[in-house]
Amino acid sequence: MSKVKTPNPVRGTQDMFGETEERFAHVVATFERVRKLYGFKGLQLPVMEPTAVFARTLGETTDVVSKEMYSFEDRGGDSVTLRPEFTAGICRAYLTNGWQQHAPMKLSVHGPLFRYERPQKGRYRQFHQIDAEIIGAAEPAADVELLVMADQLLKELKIDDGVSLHLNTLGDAESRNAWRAALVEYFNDHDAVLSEDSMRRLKTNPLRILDSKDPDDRGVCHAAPKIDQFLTAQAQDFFAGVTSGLDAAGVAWKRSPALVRGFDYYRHTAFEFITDRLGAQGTVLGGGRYDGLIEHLGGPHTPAVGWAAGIERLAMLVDAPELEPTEFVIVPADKTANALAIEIIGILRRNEFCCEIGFSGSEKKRFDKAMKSGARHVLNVAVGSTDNIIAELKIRDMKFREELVPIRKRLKAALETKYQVSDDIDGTRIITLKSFNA
RNA sequence: GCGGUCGUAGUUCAAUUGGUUAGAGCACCGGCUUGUGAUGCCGGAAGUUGCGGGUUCAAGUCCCGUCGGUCGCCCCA
Repeated sequence: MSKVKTPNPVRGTQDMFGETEERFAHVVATFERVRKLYGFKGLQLPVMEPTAVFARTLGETTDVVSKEMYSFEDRGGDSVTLRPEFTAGICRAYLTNGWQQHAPMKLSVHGPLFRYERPQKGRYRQFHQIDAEIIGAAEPAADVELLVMADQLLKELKIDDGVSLHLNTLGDAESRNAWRAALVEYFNDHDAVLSEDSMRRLKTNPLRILDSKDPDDRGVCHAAPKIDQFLTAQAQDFFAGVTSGLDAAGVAWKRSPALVRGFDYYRHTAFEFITDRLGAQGTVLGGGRYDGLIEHLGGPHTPAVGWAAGIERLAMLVDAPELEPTEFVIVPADKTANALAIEIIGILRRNEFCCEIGFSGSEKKRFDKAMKSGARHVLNVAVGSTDNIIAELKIRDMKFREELVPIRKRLKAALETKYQVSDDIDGTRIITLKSFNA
């Protein structure tokens, strides 16, 4: 057989194992718990959507659509895209399933997403997000509920230290357009000091100049027109509804007038939870209101708001979760005890014991391995020497001596379904089993 | 897409101004000691120094390219 070279993994993908996987699973489990507390329904969605789902919502010509999506023609000739985000697919599902009848809907999803970007730590081509959306609610109370849930989630993950909620409003369409026009005029007057990047943004996406990292740009932005001057009365009321709701819920926030969204279907609320612990990639959770999006997909005007957060980034920030350790490793004394060991471990597992048994090796090897494995106790099974003793179970407590007596009581109760068990559980480490019929 | 930086056993790291046969801990495999056990000792296996060129008597070390990691920029749904 010829020696073949093992293929490398696809760039920007990762295999998660051990602590990495445990952190990831902990974030997902915490999200699932918290979203249920808020009455958000779970969703399972396809990883693939028709390319049009994303092209329509984002704009055919944007960088995002033209350069960063995994799009391909399937064997039937249809253009298909691996989802780069959740929102568009959720809206598509909302429309194609007729979920208007359930509005307002509180939905949550999590899973893999795909973007063709340059990988970095915490930034992958296949990455994962948790996501929560409320579709069909035009009231600021919906924004508040999502933000309060996000705040609670970060607190339950214990990563709220160093994280702050940056909040802004983009106003309604009227406010936003007036502000945008004023910004373009202002930046045109100051184009001499603008960076090259921002000169380009001025034509493509002027709002984004506001969060430029260039020091010269920042100076100009400082004196740029603020959205507040352009907010209509209704937009002001809406934002006041959001902030007063957050205050009532006890969620800390700070106004961040430079926080913007690039696409024109965004309305009113925009927010990011930002940590000071991850350098330039500090956004840990972000979202906003996108009242205009569903119309882009051919649906009726439908107000909606939501957020998403990268699981990998959250997982980097959480403390390593404490694992449920294996309670027992079962070690048969010799070959004659193998069958008995298999029977006993079956009984224990059906009684909620978390236990393992090695597949091979001498008793010595198995025992040493068990001791090193971190298992709390080792259960040594041997066939007894006298006729009516079937086994001796020997418990070796490691650093968890105080668990010894309660665990032995549970052990006795489990084994009594099949065996007569000696009562002397305090004096000796040995539990003696007798067959009922002996 | 652009710029900086790094790349050595499975893993974490060594290897003097370029200089003998690239080493060690952990992990793995085998054996000995201990004999109701958390240890100790001996041995073994494990590498095309990411890959490809170049300079040189001589390259893990210097140069170029490439791939990958990482940091920043761009983009950010």
